[in-house]
Amino acid sequence: MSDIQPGPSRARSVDVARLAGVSQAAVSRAFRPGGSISAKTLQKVMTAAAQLNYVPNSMARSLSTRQSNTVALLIGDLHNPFYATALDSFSVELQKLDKQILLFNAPRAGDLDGAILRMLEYQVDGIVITPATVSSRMTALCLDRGIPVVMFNRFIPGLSVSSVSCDNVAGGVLAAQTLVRSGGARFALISGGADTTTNRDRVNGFERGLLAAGVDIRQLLTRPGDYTYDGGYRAARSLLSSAQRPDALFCTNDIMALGAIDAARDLKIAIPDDVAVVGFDDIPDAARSAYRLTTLRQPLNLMVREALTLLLAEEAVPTVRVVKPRLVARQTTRSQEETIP
Amino acid sequence: MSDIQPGPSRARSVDVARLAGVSQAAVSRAFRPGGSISAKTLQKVMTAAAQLNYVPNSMARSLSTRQSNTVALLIGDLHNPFYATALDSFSVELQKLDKQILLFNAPRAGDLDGAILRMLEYQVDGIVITPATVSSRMTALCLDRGIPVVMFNRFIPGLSVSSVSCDNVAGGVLAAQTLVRSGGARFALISGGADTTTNRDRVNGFERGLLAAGVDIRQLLTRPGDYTYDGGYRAARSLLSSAQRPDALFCTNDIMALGAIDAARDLKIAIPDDVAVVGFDDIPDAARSAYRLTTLRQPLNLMVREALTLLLAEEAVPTVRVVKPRLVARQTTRSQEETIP
DNA sequence: CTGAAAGCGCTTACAG
DNA sequence: CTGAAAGCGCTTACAG
Repeated sequence: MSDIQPGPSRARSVDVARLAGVSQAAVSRAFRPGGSISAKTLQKVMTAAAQLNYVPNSMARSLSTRQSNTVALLIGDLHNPFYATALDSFSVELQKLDKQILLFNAPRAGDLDGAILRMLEYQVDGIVITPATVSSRMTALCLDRGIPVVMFNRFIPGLSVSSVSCDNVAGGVLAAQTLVRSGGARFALISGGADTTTNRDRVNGFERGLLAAGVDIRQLLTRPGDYTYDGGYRAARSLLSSAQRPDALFCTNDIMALGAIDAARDLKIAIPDDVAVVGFDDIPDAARSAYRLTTLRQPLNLMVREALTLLLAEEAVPTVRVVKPRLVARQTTRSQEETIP
Repeated sequence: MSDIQPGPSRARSVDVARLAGVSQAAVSRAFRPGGSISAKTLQKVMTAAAQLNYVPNSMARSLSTRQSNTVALLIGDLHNPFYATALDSFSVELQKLDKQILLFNAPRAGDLDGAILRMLEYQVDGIVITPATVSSRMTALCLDRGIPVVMFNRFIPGLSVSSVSCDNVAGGVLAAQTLVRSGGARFALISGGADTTTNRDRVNGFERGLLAAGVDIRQLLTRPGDYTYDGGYRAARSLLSSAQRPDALFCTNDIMALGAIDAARDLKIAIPDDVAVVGFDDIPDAARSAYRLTTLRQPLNLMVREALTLLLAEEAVPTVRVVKPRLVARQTTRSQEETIP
């Protein structure tokens, strides 16, 4: 290695010790909160440290303590405001806890296991996985090493990892009830990631809700929307151009619902009069006057806090936490009263 | 430290060496690409490693090599899709380069220096700073240690750090020209972060452009919009409700422009007929049919790649890179032809 | 409270 | 190609 690389003035604790006239251990103690050290020594150390621009090396500390004080965050599609907001919330909360964040972007295709391996190399204290499916081999690896893993907004049946998610079935039922009350007669559905539990549960709930209202769900039109704006737009465009145009549409997340509303806008189809729309998540955009989307709110901040509580709990027993979604009625559905006359 | 903590099976290279019947150094070589090792030994090591679920400890590696292979990302408001998209782009590119990402969220108030200090503790190989102003003392600290810093979408005059930004003055001029051509007569401006160079330059350019078109800029109405949706909404609401309602509005970023458009929508003011709007950034939302915003596109991916090139350049000479914004004309302004008749 | 010393788990000249 | 050994920069019993 070239000697120029590490940079000119990178003082180590020994350098500080020498300058301060104390032992290296004293310097170490000075920088550990609660280290037993006299005020006078502390003073000497701090002066010397300031003079040398000393910053403790946390790699060395981690090696000694076997704790990296780092949490890995595996996030998905940041183009979806739900996850961008979640990331914001996670990073704010973790910073409060003085944890460093190692960020991993779930690759579009495949190799999640590689990311998990790198997390293990970096000796993270915990792992939050947001939108992705992880092999049971990898979670076993983590658990084996005593590294807690929590899935956020996903639940993987049969995997013994903690998870925090919303009662997606209940949300689906609520969506159905809301569209029925809004006066819907011909129902349609735009679905998201086919292999996700969130999507499956929301769809199941929706069908269950329709059934309970006496709707013949064999008539239910379904299009995949890929959990993206463009997917939602295209799916809605197709649905709304068809001969048997639906008048009630459930999108299994908000970003697809925004696409659907814009498709209706482009087709000059009135919302909610010609077609009512319900989404899921309550992302910030849903409230804007361009959309005013009726949706099922996921209590994001609560979910983030729950996730971190599970993650950093002393005894990491895999726990499944489910929170309730809440209906936020806006202008893309008619309220019951409006429907009656 | 309780012995339970570090987790049951966390094998070290010595363990692998013992099982494989080779030296610890051989294990190390097996896991370094290009390590001089025979195929046979490699084979033995890998078998033993797999058996023990061995994962190298990168803390120890970093301590030895004095390289963490980690880049710190200091990001700002993830509620602004511009930064969410930028983060996505950075994380994808850095992952390609096999760099780990240490994520820091710029606190709403103040203490950025603390974040920088923590980055230094973690021995990061480089720092990307997105939306924030950093003290020159801190950048000096970084430079001193030979840690390259690059400012993204910010330029701090007088600070000897690299930066990548858009020609914001030129963008402001273009915004003015576009609004003039669209038939504007009474101009207004919604400004962003008061202490940011991006805002200042865009405003300067805008005024310069108006001046060049013979507009009396003493008449220019200005409102602060804080670079947020809500700020833009409120500012526009105030401007559009006033007696001397402007008919041409420049918002110094897109997210404020979306707020402005929604304010006009709520006030039943037609765009672009009653008021034309130009934004800055070209975030994904700008193209949606709910908005169809005319804006100045920042070439985000190019900027991200430039930033990483500067960051990881062998010899880190502070370099200022400026890219050109490009006008994307959509429906919130009238084209020149439409204006003539 | 303080210092000398062992140890965290790797990498890498050095000698063979 | 391979192993023994020093070293990366801390933390933390241990003894005083």
